[in-house]
Amino acid sequence: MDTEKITFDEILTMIHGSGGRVTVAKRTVAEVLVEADHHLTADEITHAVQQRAPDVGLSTIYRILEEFEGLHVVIHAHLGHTAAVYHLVGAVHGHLVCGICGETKEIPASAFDSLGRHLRTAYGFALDRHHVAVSGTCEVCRERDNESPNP
Amino acid sequence: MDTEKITFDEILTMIHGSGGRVTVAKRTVAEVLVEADHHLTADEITHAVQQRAPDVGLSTIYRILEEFEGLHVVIHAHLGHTAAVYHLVGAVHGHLVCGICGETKEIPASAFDSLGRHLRTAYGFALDRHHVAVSGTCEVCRERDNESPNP
DNA sequence: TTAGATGCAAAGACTTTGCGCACTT
DNA sequence: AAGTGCGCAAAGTCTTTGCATCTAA
Repeated sequence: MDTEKITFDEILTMIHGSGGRVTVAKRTVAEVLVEADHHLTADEITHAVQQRAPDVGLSTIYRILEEFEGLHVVIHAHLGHTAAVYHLVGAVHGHLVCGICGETKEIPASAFDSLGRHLRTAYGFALDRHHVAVSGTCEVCRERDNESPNP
Repeated sequence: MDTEKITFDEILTMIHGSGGRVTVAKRTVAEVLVEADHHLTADEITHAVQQRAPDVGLSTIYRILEEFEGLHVVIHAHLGHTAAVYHLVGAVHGHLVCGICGETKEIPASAFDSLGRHLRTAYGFALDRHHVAVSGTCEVCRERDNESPNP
């Protein structure tokens, strides 16, 4: 199974293993990502990191996230019109993005198993289970629309 | 069925119906979208429009695309790290985006029918059949990776 | 020691907005 | 004639890059 979240120590090991240096900034970014239970924007990560290491700048965060993506530790996705969101590989598998309220709901990868098999068989396309985001209308907004068809 | 592409005349009718004015710029954008057989960025639409109406500016294109989205004539999606792509409602139903080569393949909405039913039943989430994009690895890149595991 | 990592600031890419004139209705 | 829509240019947001300095190994 690949459903377990990667750990802090594993991230440090991967940094080392690729020849990179383990710095305060990288350690803090790793901490924030491991502790987060949902996806974060680069800005949110920066603020969280700066509460522990105030001197870390935004550009460093972007560089670290880029390095982590290269190590397959982090994935990012563009969910809406706004900034990209980042999360650990294995932590989250699918996003349902509501086009009305903008809320995102995280669901297990298994929801996409059947689709993945179909896309592979029909199109030779290997679905990325770590990075699926689909848009539509969430339950709350659907009910609200049913109640008041004419605003 | 909602699989038929919206027509040029239908777009003009919808503009009228909403109280908007039919201008040269809007007509040309509609033409370009109807003739396009794939999704386009705002920049690509601008260039195509300017070949027929050279004075139309980029900001006008964005304003028109925004109006068209409000009329549910156009959908846009963020497929990769780059600019958003726009296409007519009904013209394209699903995008398979390759994370390696960046190519996008368009597939019929029916591929997502089963997923849509599941998301609705399990999460109350109504999948937008006109705006599905999933990432993964395309057939070509998968084969290339199999041939040369060590670049 | 020394090559990689960082902070700051500036640049870049994409998109939105303000304003006065032009064009549709 | 009235008011929406437009072009131009400037501003805004998110992300990347250059360079001198600092630091992990």
